[in-house]
Amino acid sequence: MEPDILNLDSCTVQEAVLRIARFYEVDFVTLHLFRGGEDAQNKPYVRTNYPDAWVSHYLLNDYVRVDPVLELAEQIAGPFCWTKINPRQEQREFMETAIKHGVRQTGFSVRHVDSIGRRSVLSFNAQTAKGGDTWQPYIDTKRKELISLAYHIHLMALAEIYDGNDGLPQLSPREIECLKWTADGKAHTEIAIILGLSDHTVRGYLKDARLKLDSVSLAQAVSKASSLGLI
Amino acid sequence: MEPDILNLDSCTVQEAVLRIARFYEVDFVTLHLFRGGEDAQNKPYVRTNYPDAWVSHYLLNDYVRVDPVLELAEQIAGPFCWTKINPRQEQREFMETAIKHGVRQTGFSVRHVDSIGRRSVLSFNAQTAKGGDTWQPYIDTKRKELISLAYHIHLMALAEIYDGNDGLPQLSPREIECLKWTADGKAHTEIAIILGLSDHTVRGYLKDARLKLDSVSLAQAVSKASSLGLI
DNA sequence: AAGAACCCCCCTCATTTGGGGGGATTTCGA
DNA sequence: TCGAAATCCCCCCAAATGAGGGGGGTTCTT
Repeated sequence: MEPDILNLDSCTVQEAVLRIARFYEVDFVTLHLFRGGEDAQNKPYVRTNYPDAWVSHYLLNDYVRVDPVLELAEQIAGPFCWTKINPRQEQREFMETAIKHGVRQTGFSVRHVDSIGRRSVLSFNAQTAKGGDTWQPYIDTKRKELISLAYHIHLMALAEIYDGNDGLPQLSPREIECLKWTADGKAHTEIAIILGLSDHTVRGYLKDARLKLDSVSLAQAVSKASSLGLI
Repeated sequence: MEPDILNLDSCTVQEAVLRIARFYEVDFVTLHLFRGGEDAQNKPYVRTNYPDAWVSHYLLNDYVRVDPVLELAEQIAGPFCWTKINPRQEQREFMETAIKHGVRQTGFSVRHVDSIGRRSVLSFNAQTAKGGDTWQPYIDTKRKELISLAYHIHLMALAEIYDGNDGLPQLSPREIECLKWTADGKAHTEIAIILGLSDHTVRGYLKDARLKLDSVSLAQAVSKASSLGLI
């Protein structure tokens, strides 16, 4: 679905950002990726071609907490034009500062949320909107393409962060099977009968699953696995 | 948010359906509520003022699996006009049959999904669209009202189904607290320290929570509670 | 041909949990 | 003011679990 011409495979996310900016003929493209956990809002993974001065100013001032684009992205499903932003005072100041640092007047963003709640916001920024006064007509026609693009760059960023895999513990099929039955209230002896294994084997699988999930109890392992969508 | 004039409190869902139809000046109003679990698609809770013949025909032929309105409602967030339907052959036949049974030409629906995935679809059906060729302009102006209405009737239907409460096991605050810590890998002795209770007490709470959740193990209880959104 | 990643089985031991009781007090709505 | 529900506490015992070990085997990739 995404433009193959971009050939995003086998390149870094930073490189992808540059190619996307060139392909869509905008000045700046930015990816924010918020991983789950306590640092969800604190330390997003960011790739952008904004001027260095703006990037460092943004990071040093913890603007990720202020940025109205990111705030709005939490509320809107699908691509949206920045004209939809209704800034508070604090955010108005942020936007003025941004302009001073070379950020352009118009933009749009598209958000992607994966199955375990990790969020990407891919933002496009340019001097003038392609599509009239706002980007809306433009992004309406490109809607599916943009959604697909956001999805792909999300996966690319995850692969980069987690060194090729998706950052989830790699449970073996048997481990998953045993965990599912455990979540269903079955004891290892029952699971052994269900799966036709020795109960020692089942306990072994559950132990390995527990260790992979960095858990001290089956209850915690089940909780983690289900919140990670593994079972 | 919803029109207070409807005074939907303290009336049955069936009565609410009639009042809604009168208030919005449409011929027919239908509520489909899909509860979770294995019978999610099989046996929805339905309240409608469609003619009896159509209702029985619909139910007997298991049309809930065919109905293009319900299918589309899975894909669209917010109210949508039935003109957005792009029927397959099977669905075209369904729609012809519907018309023969007195179903009108135009309509719109709004879906609500609650925190544990139970879905309501509230559908409006009339001879002609209020708002021009389609309902779209009309439902755009009524958007928030319709979303709120869908939410309220969803709760009403749940209350009717589950006899006043929302169908979720009623865990006490302490039970929830203990379950959360358990999901976090804490043993009852640790939880007792954290909460400043006797470990006997904590075990008592966890036992009660387990029983309320109809579970045989803490792992199962945690799994259920988290899938029900209770922790 | 070696290593990795599964898959399968076995053992012991201390601790935790499930399942069953029993209470006491407070709070809150009917 | 009665009862129900929540909160807190205690007991026992059998079974399950966690935490450590120890073996094998296949299959696939490198």
